[in-house]
Amino acid sequence: MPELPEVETVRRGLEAAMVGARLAAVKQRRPDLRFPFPERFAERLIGQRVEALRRRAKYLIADLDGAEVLIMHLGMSGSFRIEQARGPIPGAGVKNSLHDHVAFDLSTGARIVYNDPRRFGFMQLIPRPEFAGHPLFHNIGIEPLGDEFDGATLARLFAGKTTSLKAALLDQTLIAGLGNIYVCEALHRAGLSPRRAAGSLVRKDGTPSARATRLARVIRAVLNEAVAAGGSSLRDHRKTDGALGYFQHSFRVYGRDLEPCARCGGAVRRIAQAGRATFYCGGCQR
DNA sequence: AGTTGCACCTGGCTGC
DNA sequence: TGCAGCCAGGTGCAAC
Repeated sequence: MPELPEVETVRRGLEAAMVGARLAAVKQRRPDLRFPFPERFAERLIGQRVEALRRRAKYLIADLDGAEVLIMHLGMSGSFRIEQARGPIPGAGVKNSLHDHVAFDLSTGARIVYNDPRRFGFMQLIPRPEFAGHPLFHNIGIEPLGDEFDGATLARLFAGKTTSLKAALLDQTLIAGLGNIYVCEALHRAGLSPRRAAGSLVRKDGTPSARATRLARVIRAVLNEAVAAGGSSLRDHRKTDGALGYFQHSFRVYGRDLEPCARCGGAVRRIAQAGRATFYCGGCQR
C-alpha cells in the first residue's frame, strides 16, 4: 500500500497522538508479521515515553526515552487507527479484528491499533545509537523531499546506469520512498518514458540534462501534492482517523490503461517491467 | 554488478 | 452461488 505520501500521512496522525505520551499497555497478538517480533516486544515498550515520530523512506521511527527506537513498516496493507481505549486490549480471535495484530494503549487514554491483512509489515526495536547503521537503514537512498534532492543529485545517482528509469526510481538504495504509483505519475508529468535508460538523463560531463532537472522537480511536486491530499486510498490506506486519502483522484496514468491521456489524447498503456505494472502514455512520454 | 523472478500473505475482483 | 485465476501500494533473496 504505502509509499512515501501514505507513510507520511500516517506519521502525522500518529505524531499528534503519540508524542509525549507513555506506552501504558502493549498487546502483540501473534508471534510474527513479515518477520518475528523482537524478543519481549511488549515488555521492552511498556512504560516508555514517545519523544518523536520520524519517517525515513517508508519506515516510521518512534524515538523512545529509553535507549531504543521502535521501527514500523506498513508493508503492502498495514494501517494504524487511533481510537479511545475502552477496557483492556482484546486478545486474538475477537470478532471484527482478525487482522489487528498490535495495539498500544497510551497514557492519554488513546489506543493505537495496527492492522495488516497481508502481514508484509513488521516492527523492530533497535538501540538508538546503532539505528542509522542498522542493515535496514545503512543502504537507504536520498529523501526525495529533502533539500539535497535536485537534478544534479539525480544525475549523480543515475550516471552510467543502463537500467530503466522506472527501475531506477523504484530502487530504494538510490531514492527512498517512491513506489509504483508515484513513479508512474512522476514520469508522466515529466514526459519521460519509463523504458528510457536512467543514464540518459545525464550529460557526458556528468551534469544533469534539462530532463533530469524536470524529473526531480515533478517528483517533489507529485509527492507534496499527494501528502497534502492525505495519500492515495486504493484499498487499504486510511488516515489514522479512518478517513480516506484522495490523491487517487489525481492519477493521470496509474490504473488508467486504455483511457485517453489528459495531456495528448493518446491511449494510456500498461506494460510489465520487472514483474510490476507500469502505466504510461506512449504519445507524450519519450 | 545488474537484473529478473519468486516468495512472503490475504482479499477483492473477473470470468466461467 | 461457487470457484479458479489473477492482481495488488513492498522488499529481500536466490538465481542467472
